[in-house]
Amino acid sequence: MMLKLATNIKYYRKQHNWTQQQLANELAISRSVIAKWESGDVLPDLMALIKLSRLFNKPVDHLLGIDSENDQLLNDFQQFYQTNGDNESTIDETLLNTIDYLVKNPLLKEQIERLSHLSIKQQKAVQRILQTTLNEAERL
Amino acid sequence: MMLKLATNIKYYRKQHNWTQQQLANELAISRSVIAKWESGDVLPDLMALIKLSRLFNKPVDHLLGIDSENDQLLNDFQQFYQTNGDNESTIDETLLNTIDYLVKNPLLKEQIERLSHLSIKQQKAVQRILQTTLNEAERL
DNA sequence: TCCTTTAGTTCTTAATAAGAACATTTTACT
DNA sequence: AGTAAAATGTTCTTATTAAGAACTAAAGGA
Repeated sequence: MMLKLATNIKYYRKQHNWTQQQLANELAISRSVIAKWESGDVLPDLMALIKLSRLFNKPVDHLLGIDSENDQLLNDFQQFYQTNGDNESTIDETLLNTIDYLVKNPLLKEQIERLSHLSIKQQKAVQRILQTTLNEAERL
Repeated sequence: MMLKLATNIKYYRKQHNWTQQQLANELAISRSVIAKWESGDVLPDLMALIKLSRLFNKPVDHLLGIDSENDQLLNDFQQFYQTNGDNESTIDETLLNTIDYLVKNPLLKEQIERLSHLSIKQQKAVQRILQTTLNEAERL
């Protein structure tokens, strides 16, 4: 199961312009715990999660990334790109997830931005590297 | 923090006409764990909670009882009883919680039903007993 | 570049949930 | 009502996993 919790905690913490320490203070726990939540090493317990939900004013389901708030957005996208649910479409849930991922990983977003400005040849070269790197990583 | 999780798990399990064993099978865990969740002794871990959410088709927030789905209902109630949010009103969140509690505790609901059919004197007697019993219990 | 702040990691300890076995209660049937 | 079977509740032990402290690494600013 792919949880977005770690990313989300970090994302919303930053939205509030809080350091890990500040968030830790809000929750009355130690800072290193926050770090581990955000790294995905450790899952917060239920009570902590509920506190986060209140602090960030987001439903627990949303923090976990298991809500279907996306559905409306997905429709809009399909409207916009006029790919009305036919099989050829690349506008699917996967895209939404990817977008979400980018939104919450500004560095990567910036990298792709830069990538898009390279020459086609350069883009392909980068993509080849990425490909082999990913293959490698996934074998572990 | 008052969690309704225990009650909710039991409630929705019964709605599905499942025994603890059946639910345990669905989740691939041991039955005694379910019993402890429902007794409120133990909180399920996050992953189990998410599975429950999917199994029952209820948002996690709802299982936890921290959602504000009540708000609409509360409005309707106030309309119905024409107590438009003024301070005198007894139609408040507390009532909704109580109703919810009754809905999920059929035995108690039935008891109150029966109580309401007693004579006024008898009702008062029962309430006195309840009162002292509660006082006693709360002192522990 | 150096210093300060912030974030990540490791190791140990403490908390807590899971499971098995046993006890109690409820249900169904006669 | 009486009994057997099923369902649920409880206790105790074991295993899991998160919390915290201390240390390390990285980032940001003068």
